[in-house]
Amino acid sequence: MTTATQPRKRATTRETILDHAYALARRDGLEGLSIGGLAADVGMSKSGVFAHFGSREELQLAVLDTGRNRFVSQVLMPALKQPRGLPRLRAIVANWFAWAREHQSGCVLLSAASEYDGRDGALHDGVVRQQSGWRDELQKAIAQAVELGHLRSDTEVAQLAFEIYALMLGLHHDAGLFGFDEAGQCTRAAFERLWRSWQT
Amino acid sequence: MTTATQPRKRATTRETILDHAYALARRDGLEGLSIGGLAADVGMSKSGVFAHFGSREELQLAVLDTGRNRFVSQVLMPALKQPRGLPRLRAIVANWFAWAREHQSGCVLLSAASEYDGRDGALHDGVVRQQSGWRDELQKAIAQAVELGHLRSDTEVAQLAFEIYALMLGLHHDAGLFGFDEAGQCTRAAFERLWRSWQT
DNA sequence: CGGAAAATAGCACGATCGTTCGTGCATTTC
DNA sequence: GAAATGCACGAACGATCGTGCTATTTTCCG
Repeated sequence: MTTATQPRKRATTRETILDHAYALARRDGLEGLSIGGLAADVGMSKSGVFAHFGSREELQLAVLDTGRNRFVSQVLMPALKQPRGLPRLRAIVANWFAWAREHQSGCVLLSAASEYDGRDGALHDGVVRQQSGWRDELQKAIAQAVELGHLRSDTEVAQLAFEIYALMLGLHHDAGLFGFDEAGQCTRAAFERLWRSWQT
Repeated sequence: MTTATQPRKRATTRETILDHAYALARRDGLEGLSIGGLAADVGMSKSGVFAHFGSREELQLAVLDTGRNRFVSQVLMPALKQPRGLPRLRAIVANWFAWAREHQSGCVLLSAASEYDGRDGALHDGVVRQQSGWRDELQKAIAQAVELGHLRSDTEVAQLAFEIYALMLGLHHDAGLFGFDEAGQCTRAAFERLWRSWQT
């Protein structure tokens, strides 16, 4: 009340909405997200929520972007504090593990990838852009490890990025269906084997 | 023709419906499947389609089973004609490759796994049963290859099954987003490396 | 060919979907 | 203090959702 609720109100409310929307989308996917359900979850009216985005698609895009930001700030950014090369690469994988543990009940980015890979539209484009952007970051970290001599000089960057990504897909998949502990063990063992075969 | 030709119409119509439902579910997932849309696609009335299943959930379960049957008959069964051990295991992977090529626009079994891994209900149970059943088959083929000396005797069966599955997840993922050719190359290279490190 | 049985269509229901519109209440600006 | 702006609400829209009921049509068997 005393504190000035300037145009700040809009931004904070929008973030509150996106918080709830992200949580709902983790369970039901971006396609399962409904404005009515979201409004009830937030404690607002349908039209109040709707006004913040203008359309359902814009809401979905905003939730996708929320997921991207959270992933980047939890997985990529902390790893950038590690020295280039293998340490940073292993930090990325370790942070990604933590992400998977917290998202075993559903990851918006992954479900979005499987929801929109077969259609076209703004959401498809957003997913592809997000996924290829992350793959680029992964390849960049791998390339640095190769240049610094941490990985074999004949390492195929895109190939290793694919295999890392595949293992994390396996982790997400098995963790969601069979439990995280068993899946984590398998994934960890696979990574050890992977590092060993590419390390110098 | 023999004796059980009483309600022949029912079975054939049901299969026609499931054909269309399977195609629709490949694009929109089992959650995106609607009875009205399915009826329009088949060319029947909503109630006519509905009567064949009794509920939407039963329809979704039937579609899931359709997917399972097609996967088994296209991937597993042809491979059983190959001799036990590594030949059969490689045949499974090869058939799985073909499956992924034909399903790059969306695989019902995989999308169902990500749609229902975070909730509970009959569909969740069905997905888990289907996935663990397939994993068992995979492990059986691996175990035979170990027993026959085609794979190293210290091979951890569950571990190798996980890695194979993870690579196929990577293939599906990348094929859907970035195209099958590039994804197929990466996956093939990863498999060669995988065989080499476990082979005797 | 006729009659029983099965399969499909037609219609209606309550609920929910995304979206639009007008309005009231704060807060800011003049 | 008056005017303007920002934000959320409530009501209502046409559409579609899944699911019942009741006819009507089609299929099958004697």
